[in-house]
Amino acid sequence: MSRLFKRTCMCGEVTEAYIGKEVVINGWVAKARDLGGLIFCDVRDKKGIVQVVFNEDVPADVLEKAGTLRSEFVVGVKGTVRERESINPDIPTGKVEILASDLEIYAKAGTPPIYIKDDDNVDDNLRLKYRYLDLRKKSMQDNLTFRHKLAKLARDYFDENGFTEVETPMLIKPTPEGARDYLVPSRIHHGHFYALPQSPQMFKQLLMVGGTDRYMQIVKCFRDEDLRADRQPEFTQIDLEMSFVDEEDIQTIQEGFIKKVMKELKGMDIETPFPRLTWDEAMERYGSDKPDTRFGFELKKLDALFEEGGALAGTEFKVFNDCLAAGGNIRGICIEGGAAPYTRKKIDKLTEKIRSYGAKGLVWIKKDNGEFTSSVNKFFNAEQLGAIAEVFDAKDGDMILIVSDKAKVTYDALGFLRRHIAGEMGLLDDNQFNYLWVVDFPLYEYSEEEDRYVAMHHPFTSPKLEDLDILESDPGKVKARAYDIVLNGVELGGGSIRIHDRDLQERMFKVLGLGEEEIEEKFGFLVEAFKYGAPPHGGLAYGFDRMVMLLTGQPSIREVIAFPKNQAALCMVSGAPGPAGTDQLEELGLAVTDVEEDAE
RNA sequence: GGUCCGGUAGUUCAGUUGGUUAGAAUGCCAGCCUGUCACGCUGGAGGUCACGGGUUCGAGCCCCGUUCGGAUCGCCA
Repeated sequence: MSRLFKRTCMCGEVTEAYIGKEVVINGWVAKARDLGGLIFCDVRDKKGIVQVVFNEDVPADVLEKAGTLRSEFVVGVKGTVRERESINPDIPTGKVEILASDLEIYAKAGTPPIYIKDDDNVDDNLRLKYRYLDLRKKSMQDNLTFRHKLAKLARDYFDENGFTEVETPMLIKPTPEGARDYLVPSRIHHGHFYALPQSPQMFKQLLMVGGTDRYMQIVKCFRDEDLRADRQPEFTQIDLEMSFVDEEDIQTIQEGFIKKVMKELKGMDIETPFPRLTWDEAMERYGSDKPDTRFGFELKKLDALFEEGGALAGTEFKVFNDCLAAGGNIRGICIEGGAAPYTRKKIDKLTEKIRSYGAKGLVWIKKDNGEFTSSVNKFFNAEQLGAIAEVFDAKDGDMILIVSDKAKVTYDALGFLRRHIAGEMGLLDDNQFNYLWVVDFPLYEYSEEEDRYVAMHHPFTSPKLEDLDILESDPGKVKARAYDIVLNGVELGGGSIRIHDRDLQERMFKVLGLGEEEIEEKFGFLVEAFKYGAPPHGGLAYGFDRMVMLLTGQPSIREVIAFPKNQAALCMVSGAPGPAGTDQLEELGLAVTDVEEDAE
């Protein structure tokens, strides 16, 4: 058994202030350099790296032991801090070193299967499998620390504003609509299941009925859907709900929170209130309900130009004419300075990419020296192309991209293109933080699959009061008292003012095509609670992991979660999910068919 | 469920038109080395080219299938 050297300071924090003092550090060997009788050893802990030196001033047995040091050995070092003979400007501790007087090797280490360096480039699954090694990197520790600080700041801020953190149950009733539930079988009630919460939605509303007034919770949520770079099956929300408030109250509280986050964690002063964009405007200008406003390339609608009476009505280009006749739209974006970088080949690639959004083609027009080249030269003369260019106020060197299709396809395809091209052209500045609210979402969304209207947000979202009289007659036009907070093209959070009126809630259910039995079965306890006096209330939930990801500038949510799942929803460290034993299954009253051989 | 990209040394990658014994860097091991910090020098070990089949005189390379991974669409109230 090794001796334990009691630590006096962290490796990354040994600065000039310690010169002449005796210190003890504990950590991992990042790198040992044996120059022959003179040994340098970089020791790492979560705060960083410090250099330890072993030379002829060090006791012989210590020097000998130092010669056996290899990467990732766990050590304790006792020694005196002194100025270096040659400084290393690349690390914060670069002006000092520790002259060792004693060394203890707590544990030896095999050759690590991955590089433990911040600027590495290792296969993601290897990193996940050996996450405990990956986490030794300072960048990962910094991410976890930032995450912790954000959580603490959230608790402090909402505490100061009268919120109470309340835990809601993890084992709840399977929810009917929305994402797939993770199910948990009940041992005591065979054939019945708990679900892990997709969000504490109904419980936080019950807390409002229960007089909690202002609730917050940093809470794990679960959704059994396919994964993405910014989507994990278990993720964390900052969940909030408030009584006796309207949209403005909620948004103001959130703006105060974000302002504080930016100030304290990023050292940035940001303007509040944030811009409010209606959903209609966001779609019309950016082709997205989570617009990135760090750059231009705004969408323009060209329908008027090609419609009856427009300057380009009745041209030879059938694609546009047919599209309009079928009730579609013609929309485009102007890429400033896009003419040169976007060659035919590159445009073909863009065309290929937007096919996944249903777009059948992409019309391009480039302007150079006042002349136009385009993919539709055959159909339009220079004057006609000029008329299109005028809509975009296109200048020399610009490129216009046009998609004609159903509205949704033009929005999706162009919304993708503007962001994709901005990325390729290097216009996305990680240090610019454009927050905004998207408001007035549609209340309903027509599901062709189910042949009925479904709630875009959830069925407790209140309609805008001015739309109440068309709730049944024209549900597609009804707007919701719902809002999303968006940062740089990512939905940071979303919420709404809820329905607290029983009659309105019943009308809502009816439009959704829910029968009384179904309502009782699915939401009975919430509906009943509302019988006994529900306050006006509303709330919001942030995607906590996403927030950390964006604020730390990480490309994936996995970088800010200690032990994330891979794309196949496997835990690469533990191998979860695994099969259950037959005894376990029997006890639960379950029989499994169709067993996957080995999920790993 | 669909589409696209990928799997070569512990790791990151290269591998030409299909041609003899599959390379580099880094890491690892050994020796030398007293101011390095990506230490340096010398030497060494290290490969089922994801798996299965096919075409061919000959396959890391071409074809088919499988599998694994990533991105993405659907999905994510």
